Amino acid sequence: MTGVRKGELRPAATLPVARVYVDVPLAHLDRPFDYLVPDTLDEAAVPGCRLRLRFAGKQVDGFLLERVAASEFGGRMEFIGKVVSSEPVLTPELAALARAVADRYAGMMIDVLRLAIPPRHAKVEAEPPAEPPGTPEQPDTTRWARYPRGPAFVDALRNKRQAHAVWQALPGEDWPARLAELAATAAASDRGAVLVVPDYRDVARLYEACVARAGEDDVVLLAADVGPAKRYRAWLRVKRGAARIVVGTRASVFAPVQRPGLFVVWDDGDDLHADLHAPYPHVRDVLIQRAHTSGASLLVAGFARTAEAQLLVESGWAPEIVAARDEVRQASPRITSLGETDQQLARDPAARAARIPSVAFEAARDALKKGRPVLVQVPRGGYVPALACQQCRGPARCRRCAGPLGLPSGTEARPPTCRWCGVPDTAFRCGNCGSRRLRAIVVGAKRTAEELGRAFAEVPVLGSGGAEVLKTVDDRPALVVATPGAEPVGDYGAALLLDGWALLGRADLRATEETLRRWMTAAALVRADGRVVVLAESGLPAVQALVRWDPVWHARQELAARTELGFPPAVRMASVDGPATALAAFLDELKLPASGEILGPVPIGEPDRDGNTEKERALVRTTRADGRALAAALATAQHGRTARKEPDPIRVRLDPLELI
DNA sequence: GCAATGAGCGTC
DNA sequence: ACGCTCATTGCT
Repeated sequence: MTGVRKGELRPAATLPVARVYVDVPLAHLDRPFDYLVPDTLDEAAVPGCRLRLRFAGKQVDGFLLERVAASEFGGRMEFIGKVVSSEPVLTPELAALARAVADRYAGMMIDVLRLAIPPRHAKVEAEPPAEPPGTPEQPDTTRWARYPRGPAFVDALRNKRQAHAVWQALPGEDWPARLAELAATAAASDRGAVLVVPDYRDVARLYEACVARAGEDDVVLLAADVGPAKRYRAWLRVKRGAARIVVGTRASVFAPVQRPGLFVVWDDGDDLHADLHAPYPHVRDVLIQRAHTSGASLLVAGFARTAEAQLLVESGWAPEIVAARDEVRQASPRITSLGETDQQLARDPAARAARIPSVAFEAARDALKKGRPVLVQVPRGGYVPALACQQCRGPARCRRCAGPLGLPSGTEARPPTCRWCGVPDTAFRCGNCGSRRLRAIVVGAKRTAEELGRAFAEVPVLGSGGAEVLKTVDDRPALVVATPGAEPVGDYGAALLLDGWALLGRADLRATEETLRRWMTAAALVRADGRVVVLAESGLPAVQALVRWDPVWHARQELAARTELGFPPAVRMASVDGPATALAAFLDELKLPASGEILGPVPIGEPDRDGNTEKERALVRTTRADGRALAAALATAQHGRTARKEPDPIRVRLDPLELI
């Protein structure tokens, strides 16, 4: 006699059928299955709870979606094995959201749930639940008056009306304070708020600002790197309604706040907002979805503006919150550019030994003299070498599909080749200026930073980047050398942006947008009476946008360019990669909507031991209107593959950030 | 011609 | 890691 015999089990008296999502990694099984609830588990088997059950003979994990009276299933149903815990972790809102996100990205709901629901911690779950928080007072939101449409957004939040907006913060803006004011406003109306920022440093700053306005009891910090017990405790606190405000990194987009009133993504251009796990959802997209289904307000914010945010504005979905030009001029430091061609060769006598342009040298010297730190932004290593036009320095593009041209790796010299469609271009002609000459991008800024350090030998040099990131820097003379994203918060007298060439030359569709974003993030830390010097050609759009501090102008241009070239977000694009033969079969099977178009495939990755590059990648694009159909077609093709037990995995990513 | 055994497959 | 189907094997 072993275990429980089926004959001894009786279905529960009411709602005996459980609709269940099982945790199996097979695309064609991404749907609910019906099980019977034994009467012994009638009480425990609540909608949203975690389960163990037998599926195709195997013991697997699952989630109980809902209890229903009868099943459509014709065959014999299994009984649920056991209820792991009656904590209803899969809330109805989360179930609907996970399904929508999976469909949007041609992925599986169970994969989204893995991102959205942290692993269980039994001890934490057994702890007595925290008291529901008192209602905080309305915070002071008068600082939003610097932006013409700011007070209207605050007002909508206070009165529980839905509002969408795209906000560009002024240089020097205390953005954590502003966002905390919005979160506290939502909380004061007894609504939940989820604020998502790129990295842990930002989380810490924003958390502090929120606690200052809403109190410690009403705010939780959700991030993957806080440890499993702490993480699950914080998550449960939110789900149980014991805290209204969530501050976190990308996994917190799914935070199950009750009565959601506000969703915010800060610096939506940062690639940390794209999840690295299947189905690779992007924070901005998930929050748009949540705002749409929950009726909550959404704020897409940053110093710079992405083409995606610009599309939200231009499509009329979100009004913009931007300051008037006068206000921008007042808040902005003096920003000058210095390109290779217009670099002044006259050197300051004190810097003669070093090869630092005198404007940059003077800006640094003046700031240090006033007792302020100076920020020096240098590039990170490891950028993919790409090709640019010799004349106008714009990225070299394929004539056929407008993909980036690169030099194929290999021994013999081969012509520049498109990284997307694989077509070689033997007679390059720049689409922008008509030049026939190409240049390879080189990096030379690190040396400049070193020279700067020698030129100001009496001043301490602090480094921030890689493994050692400084949070803040004191208000005293210092050279702070930082890589993009690792700039310590400080009251800088000057910033020198030395990474222009490395950033602008990347073989990436988002290279210029990304460059401007990083420059603005650094320049925003400089005092309004300070100076910023960027070492890049003044003719480049990104440089002009920085000098004038006009992220909207740049985003408008960027979106127009992408529309013309057929890039996201103007179109919906998917990358599909896998072993060559499997990929070919997948593409063959794919039933694309009318606007569908396949680019490639092209080989990707390094050759293996035997020297063959088996892996290939294709890009598939459709109009935005056909986006859902594209995702559905990709999902259907995946279903076919897993149903046939085809061994080679095909990876599908929708709107991938890196289109190499 | 038919039972006994085993491999493969779907998956409630 | 179950229980079903279907093919193969071996014996009458």
